[in-house]
Amino acid sequence: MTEHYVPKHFDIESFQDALLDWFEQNLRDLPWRRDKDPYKIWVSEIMLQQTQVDTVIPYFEKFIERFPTLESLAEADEEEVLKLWEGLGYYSRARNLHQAVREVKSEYGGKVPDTREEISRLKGVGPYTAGAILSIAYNRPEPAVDGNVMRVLSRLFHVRDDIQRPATRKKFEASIRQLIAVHNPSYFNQALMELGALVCSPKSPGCLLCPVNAFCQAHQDGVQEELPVKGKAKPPREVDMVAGVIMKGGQVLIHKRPDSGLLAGLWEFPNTERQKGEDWEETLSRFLYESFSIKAETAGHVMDVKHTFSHLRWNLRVFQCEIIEEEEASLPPSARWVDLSALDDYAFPVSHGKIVKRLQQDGD
DNA sequence: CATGCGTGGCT
DNA sequence: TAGCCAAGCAT
Repeated sequence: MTEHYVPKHFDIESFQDALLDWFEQNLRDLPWRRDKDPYKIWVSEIMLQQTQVDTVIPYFEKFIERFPTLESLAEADEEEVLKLWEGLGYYSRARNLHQAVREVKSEYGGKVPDTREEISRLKGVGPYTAGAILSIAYNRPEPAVDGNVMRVLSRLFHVRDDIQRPATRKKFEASIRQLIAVHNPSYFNQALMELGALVCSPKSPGCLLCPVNAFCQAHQDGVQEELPVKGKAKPPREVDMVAGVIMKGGQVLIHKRPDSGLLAGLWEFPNTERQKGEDWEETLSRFLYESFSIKAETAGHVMDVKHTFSHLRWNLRVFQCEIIEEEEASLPPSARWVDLSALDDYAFPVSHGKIVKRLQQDGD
């Protein structure tokens, strides 16, 4: 067995009992807890990656209403899947889920695999999600170590290893294999996460209300506020962007982003990065000609959009553009003229969604 | 192992 | 305001 953090004489059974008793009294009524359909558990776990419960709930409801079964999602167009994911972020999650669901339908007869080996081969299913599905949907004694669990265990065992390091996560997984209640792995894993979300919170943890405070080394040492240890993220890089709103006969030009990288597969208004010292409007005009074969000049400022990603900070300056001349035949296949009323059919990232809203307001 | 990948809420 | 945080994964 790999190295773990569980002390020699830790009373595992008493800990399990205290944790499970608390969970059964305090578990939240969440939409994905209404049944144990592995498909729905899967969808919820993908949506919950790096995303808070309150944010996920309405997305999950709409998604399952439209795609109630694995088969219905498998048969859907990717565009519609992305549209339902619009605003949720980390969009490759949606595309990976869609691809993986299609694979389960074709390779596993529509049944979500129930072994770590098989389920981990699916796109978008990493160590955490594999463990979550296996334990919650199939009641298998597999660890599901997320940020909550690492925070709880860091405090429970007074661990000062950096939780950002993959090696640390593996030691936590080994710890869970020691701790997990084999008679109810589903509740055990959910209880640890629920405890992290409701009691053992990042700031001001509620130790006085905690059902396992008697087991907690950090509480005993009075250092719970210092844990877990986590390396600091570097600040986002600043990028200036220029975008053009180009109208022709009541239609506007939009562009589909490539299927990899930032905001993959989403739609946007034609835009490019402004190089240092370059003129905004000059940059836009040259870009529109080189990428869309459209000779245009700017005809007014529409709006500025400031948008911060995890690793980027966009300062997006949007201009109205007037076409002087265009070569229709050489418009790239990723670009499309659409009616303003049809913009709602396309999935935009939040930054460009703000432009959509502005255009629809102005139309009123 | 480090980095890229979204967004909204909270302090 | 600026920074931190949230049921991570792919490369």
